[in-house]
Amino acid sequence: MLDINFIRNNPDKVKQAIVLKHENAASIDQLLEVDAQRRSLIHTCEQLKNKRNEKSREVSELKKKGQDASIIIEETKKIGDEIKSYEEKIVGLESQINNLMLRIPNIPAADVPIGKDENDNVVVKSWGVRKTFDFTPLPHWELGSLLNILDLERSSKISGSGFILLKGLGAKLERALFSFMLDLHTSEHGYTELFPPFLVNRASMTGTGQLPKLEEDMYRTAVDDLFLIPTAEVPVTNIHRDEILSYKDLPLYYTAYTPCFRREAGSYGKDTRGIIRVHQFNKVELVKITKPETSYNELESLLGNAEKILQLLGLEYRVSKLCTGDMSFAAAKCYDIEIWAPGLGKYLEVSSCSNFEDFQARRINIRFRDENGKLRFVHTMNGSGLALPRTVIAFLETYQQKDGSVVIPNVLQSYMGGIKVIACK
RNA sequence: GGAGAGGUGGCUGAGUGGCUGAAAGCGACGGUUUGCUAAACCGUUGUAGGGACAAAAUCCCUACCCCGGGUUCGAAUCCCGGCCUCUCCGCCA
Repeated sequence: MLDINFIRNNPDKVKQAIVLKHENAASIDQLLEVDAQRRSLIHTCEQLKNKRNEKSREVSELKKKGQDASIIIEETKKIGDEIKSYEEKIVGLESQINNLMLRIPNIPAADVPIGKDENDNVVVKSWGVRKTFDFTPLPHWELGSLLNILDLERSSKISGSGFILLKGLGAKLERALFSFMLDLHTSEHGYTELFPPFLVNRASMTGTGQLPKLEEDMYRTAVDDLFLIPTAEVPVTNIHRDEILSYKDLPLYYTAYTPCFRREAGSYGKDTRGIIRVHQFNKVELVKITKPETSYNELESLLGNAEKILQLLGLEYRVSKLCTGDMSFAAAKCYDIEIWAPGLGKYLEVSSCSNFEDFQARRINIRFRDENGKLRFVHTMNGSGLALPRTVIAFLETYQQKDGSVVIPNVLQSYMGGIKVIACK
């Protein structure tokens, strides 16, 4: 959510930003109009309330003296009715304003490239050397069945397409990878490990921005109106909802492993083979809550923390700065990390590291008291560190050998119980 | 699931219809005193919205005692609904 005051004072800037993000700028004029109406009604209504309070005080005085107050009481009754009708109107306007505000996207940071879609993203870094094979590398789904570690036929029997059944060393590899990630982030990068709920309420989903826009993409439990989390970002960022932190508490670094649930509505037919796009996947998430002054430095180091995983695993990747048109609704600036999958012959996104500035903090109401005792909104940011299935894809495809077996690099061997190779059965 | 108790400011805790935005204490901040620390004493100590002002400082108003309704001239206080916490019982990994 943006600051309504900022919108009032800079309507053109906001409209421009909205256009860059492919949203509808007409809502701004509507918003400003409703906002003006609201303010004028509030003004009148509060004057009436003031009058009522005065009259009530008079009643109290008269009654203390034992005098009759019935005339004033009659008058005040009428004022009360008037107030009620104003209040109803105001409530209506406020819900309109709120609805509009929740649908206005964040404004891109100044150094974000202007562009239409993913083709206008700017690659800012490439890491690793493209591995060459003296055979044709297989895609992960073929390796998966060859090694008997991935069974997509049975998982679709159990749940449907878009679900994964890992078996044996495949399951162990999954566990090894997220354990490795968590250990690195906690012991080397200073994050506090969390294990949050996987079902969250509507307020939490609204706070981080999944609602109201993306409800179709979420799994929801009808009876209790709870949502399966699409990312750990939701429970973790909401930890401090409606709280006032001290500047001494900041920055906060949190990391959490959780499964993530996404309906992927509207992406049918895309990436259907293998485990590139699935409804349930594991992810280690990085979340930071910082002071505004440091947030862009913190974003860079968060990105570095995610990259470190790939560097240690020896997987080739590149980093792009997303252009205005490709950035998510809530982001002010965003980097994508894409990992090279030799079997697929393409890059796969494994992490989006975004700074939301105070956009989420405003929705979610996380403030801090700064060195001067002033209340200000914090900045929030997050990124995957990393998403598992695609890491597994690149891992299997990169470390495959001619016979289909997969070599486990040194860093991961202890997590795999000393196993050095996932061999064919 | 059944039966009770309760949710008040940063915290503890008083307040059952009328200057109560809210006693008292603690904490925090500022000051006096002091060689330093401590102690003592004095003072300050919420947030949001709206308005006045060119703007800031400032001032005025309104709202907020878990949330939402209701009763009333007037609600922290009474009534109804919801959420949450605690205790006991039952069930259960």
